[in-house]
Amino acid sequence: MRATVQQDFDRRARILKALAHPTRLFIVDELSRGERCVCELTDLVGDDMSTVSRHLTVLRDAGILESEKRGLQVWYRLKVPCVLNFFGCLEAVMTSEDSGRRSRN
Amino acid sequence: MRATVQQDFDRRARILKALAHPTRLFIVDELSRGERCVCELTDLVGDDMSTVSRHLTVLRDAGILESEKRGLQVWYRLKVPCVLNFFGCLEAVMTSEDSGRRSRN
DNA sequence: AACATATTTGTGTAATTTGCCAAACAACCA
DNA sequence: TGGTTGTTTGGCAAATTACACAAATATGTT
Repeated sequence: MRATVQQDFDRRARILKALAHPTRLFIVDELSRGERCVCELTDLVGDDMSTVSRHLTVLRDAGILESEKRGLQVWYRLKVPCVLNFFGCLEAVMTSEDSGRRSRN
Repeated sequence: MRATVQQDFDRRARILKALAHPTRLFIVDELSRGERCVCELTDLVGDDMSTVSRHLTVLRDAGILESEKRGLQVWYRLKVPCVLNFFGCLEAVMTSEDSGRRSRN
């Protein structure tokens, strides 16, 4: 793994890691239907607001979301909607289930 | 987040987490060009073979790879190639760079 | 059987992530 | 100004993950 190539994989991994949490996937899914403020997402998720805020920060830092403050509230939205395309493939992985573990021979 | 829905997001997150590591992304990329045995991947990655083997186990347990033992070697291959489609979107996230951090107002 | 090669597994340590509470901030209202 | 609401941040304990080394396993060779 050459140095420059390594960096590429590092950056890609960082983005995937941001997505790789159930609550954050839920948030992304929810935002696919439009902007939401932190308080709305907090209600839907059911965790402490500070926790939800941190999840949102992770997603925004990864470049997946963007935010805008309007009055008291901060509104989050999807910045790169193509991440929604991942869901179909995740479904496929889950469906293809079992097997895979050292077959044949 | 209702219980059944939670489980869905848990499973999806588990798959993404398996991908969310630079070495494992490298492995997936390498396998996109065909089957490889652990020893080949170990050479390419440059980590201890035990480490590479563990990465492969993570990917296989997630349902992304499958393996087959032939003689002394174990060969791994992509089981669900659609994960390769993720790369394009990851590129898009990286390109759309900066901004996103609390704009306007 | 003894030995070599390829892979996996046990185990310990270090590093990272998660999630809560409390405290700090920011914007609005009275 | 002081109070209220919405959000972020500091700090900490628990849980998880990463990785190296050594030991165990499996297969093939002599």
